[in-house]
Amino acid sequence: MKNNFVVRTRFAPSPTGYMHIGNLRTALYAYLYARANNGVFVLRIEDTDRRRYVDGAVDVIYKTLALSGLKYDEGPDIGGDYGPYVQSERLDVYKKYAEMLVEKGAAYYCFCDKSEDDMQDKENFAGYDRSCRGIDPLEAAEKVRNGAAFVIRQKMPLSGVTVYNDAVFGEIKVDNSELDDQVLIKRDGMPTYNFANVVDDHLMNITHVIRGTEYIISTPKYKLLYEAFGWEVPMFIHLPLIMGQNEDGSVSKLSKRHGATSFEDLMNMGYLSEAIINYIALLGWNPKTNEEIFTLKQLEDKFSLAGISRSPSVFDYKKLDWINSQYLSNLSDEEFAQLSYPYAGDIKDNLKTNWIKVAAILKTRVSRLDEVAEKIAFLNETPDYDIALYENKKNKSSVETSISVLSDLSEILKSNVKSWDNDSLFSVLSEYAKEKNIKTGHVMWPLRIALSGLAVTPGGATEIMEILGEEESMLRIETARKRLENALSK
RNA sequence: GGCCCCUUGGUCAAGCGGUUAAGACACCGCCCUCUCACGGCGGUUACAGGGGUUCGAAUCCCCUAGGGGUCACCA
Repeated sequence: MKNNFVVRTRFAPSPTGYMHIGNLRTALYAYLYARANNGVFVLRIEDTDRRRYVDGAVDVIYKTLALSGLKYDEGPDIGGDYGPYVQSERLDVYKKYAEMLVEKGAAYYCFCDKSEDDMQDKENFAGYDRSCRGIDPLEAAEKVRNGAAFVIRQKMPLSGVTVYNDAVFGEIKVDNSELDDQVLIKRDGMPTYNFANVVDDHLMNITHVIRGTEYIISTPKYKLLYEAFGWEVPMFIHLPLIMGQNEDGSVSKLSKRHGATSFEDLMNMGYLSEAIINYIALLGWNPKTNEEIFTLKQLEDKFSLAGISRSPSVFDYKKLDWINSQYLSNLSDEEFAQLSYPYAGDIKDNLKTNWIKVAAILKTRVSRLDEVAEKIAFLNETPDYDIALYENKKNKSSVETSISVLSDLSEILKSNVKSWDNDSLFSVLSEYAKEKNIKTGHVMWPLRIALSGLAVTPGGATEIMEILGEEESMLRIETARKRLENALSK
């Protein structure tokens, strides 16, 4: 650190009630950039749209950031030197600065009764007609004093070009004639995002503005605002959008129709917050190595602007599944047991007490926790199944051979098993196979079918037996044998 | 429609004038195996198109096409 310059980034969400994954990624990058540069990460709530206010929405923001590990250094709930950090508590600030702009001649009062309804025809709407721009400032001030309803608009230059340098997209140039005299203060006295954002970023000393590309084209307006105030312009860093793939193969901005799009939804599906963070970190940024699994701490060390890509990226649930499964299988059995238990659904007592064993066989076999209930249903209750399942070429298994194996096993399991656990059961059964001079699979196949009624199960026959316990296992084997014999005698 | 941005396999992406054009997910095959999964090995698949510049272009320039974003008293 050569000087006093400190990187300060912020995350400035609107309390909408849920955290879109694109927003979370913006937060992540802002957080990572601050951490990577020993900077400060600020949380600011942008709640200037009264109509959109949702009760409890701010808590969703706190909760999401807490769960995902994005600790902010300053924010509404923890304070800081630049508060308040909620825009609705800063109304007097915006008013003061807007008036300052009017005095400087960079903004003006507008009394037009325009409403957003006039915007119905987007293709032909040329923007506000600037009819109030020419009103004499003294006259306008008089009207305001007399209580006329007004709005404050930014006075855009009518010609020329505004240029700024984006850290990821490079030089962005826009003709000033394209710029609308945007509203700064609304009729209800609230500032617009466009205005509050600039004022707050300056007042809160934000050095790097990180946000989605939807703002890339309006940034010249913000730059003009900074210049009108005579403020230093921060570094702008725009992030490519996260897209979703449509059924016809086209893509569009990630939304509900593509599946779960909020952090909360993803968590409910059984994705780990670490996995979600890991995945979205890689969506639009790459670490320049072939590694893909990173903890938040590792990301903090590795993150740099150079790795941010310019093209939008498609959210791939399959890839998220894979990353999640990596995290899941790296968990200890105990940790996995604890996390997966809430997803088990209604299960019998023996499964509850044996949950750690169930967890052990499940760990490498689920990519999302919400797959758990379905995967273990057979342990709770034997499903209906077709006896054709006993037919298996590779293991030379048929209904006939299955009957004989199962009959033998009933006897052997009763007498030869000292302790009912996977290892003992497996050794007893493989000895039996050896004596009979048959392949292990020839024994295990029908056994597993009898126990589970499924062609595919998590865990092998003996693992299932250990979980089921002796009584239940013997019952299932017996039931299956009888069923096979009945079927054969018909 | 105006303006702005983007374009390497189905997806994420490396590459920044000379490479057999990485790697990952997905998919397929083989191995391992008490079924499946994990793991291991291997395989199919890409520089949007057209012009330049250059000894040489995925890399630089231009055009076309496609995609996306934005044009609010929403953020």
